[in-house]
Amino acid sequence: MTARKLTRNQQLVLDRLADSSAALTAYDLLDRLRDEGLRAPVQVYRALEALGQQGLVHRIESLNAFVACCGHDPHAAAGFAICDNCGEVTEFAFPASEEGLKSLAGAKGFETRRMTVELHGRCATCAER
Amino acid sequence: MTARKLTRNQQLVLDRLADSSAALTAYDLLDRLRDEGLRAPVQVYRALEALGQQGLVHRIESLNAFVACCGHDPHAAAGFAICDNCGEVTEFAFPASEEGLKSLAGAKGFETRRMTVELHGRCATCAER
DNA sequence: TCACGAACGTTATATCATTACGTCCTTAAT
DNA sequence: ATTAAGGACGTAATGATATAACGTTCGTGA
Ligand SMILES: [Zn+2]
Ligand SMILES: [Zn+2]
Ligand SMILES: [Zn+2]
Ligand SMILES: [Zn+2]
Repeated sequence: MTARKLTRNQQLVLDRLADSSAALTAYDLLDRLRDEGLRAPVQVYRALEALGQQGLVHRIESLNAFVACCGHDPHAAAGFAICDNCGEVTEFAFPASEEGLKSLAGAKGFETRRMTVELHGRCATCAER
Repeated sequence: MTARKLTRNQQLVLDRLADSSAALTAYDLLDRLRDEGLRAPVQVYRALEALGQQGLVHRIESLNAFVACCGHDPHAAAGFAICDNCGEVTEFAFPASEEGLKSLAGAKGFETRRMTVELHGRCATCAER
């Protein structure tokens, strides 16, 4: 189930995301794929949907944009550190905090199915000055 | 700085949010405020902007919607448990996990300025069946 | 009274995302 | 080989979320 063959459009979208250290919006992707023949937003959104299902891309909710997955445990949540200066997005795992958050919510009866964790700030390079 | 007097539009928006256990979009709010004379999205967005500055409302990134703040420590991050069945949103603090996340990112040189933490799942009521 | 800044209202526009519909292609049963 | 079914596709239209631009009104204090 994990290793489905990608369609042409899915591969094109994934490649562009993998090439970028910043998150790209669907329309950013569309612009970069005009030369490949893509014409309409829905083509990009369909590819993103399929790639998301397979865990190959993530949506960054606070940016309405997307990144390629760096390859994490599919059963664990993904966190993102987002530099508001240069745009760089870094994916990370946070097993201890993930458990902490689930427990905290669980104590009030909440059953967590997925979580969004996005840190905004300055990356190592941009923080130096 | 914390206790500014609210304008009429700001108070109207805040009241509607405070009345709702679910997050409301700007357009939800606009619909509910037509009778009060509001006509355009920008009026709602301006009020939301000002209320956000004052820490009285929060944006739920994964819903493109807004909730009233339940009154938390302004220096701490706010987390949200969102029931995908009934829409109820509950704000919570998570000091231990907050520190954990900051440290984790900080270890790689990332300087965290704000964070988005949103749990999706089932509230206590909806989880029972 | 006047100058200033904050908030306002109106309109238009930008940005992000989905629905609807018909076509083409692969695959597998006949 | 024929054909039915499903999946992916392309095109067009639309829906949903958010901001820009502009001039006016209002409150406040010099
Ligand atoms: Zn990942
Ligand atoms: Zn940076
Ligand atoms: Zn709060
Ligand atoms: Zn519920």
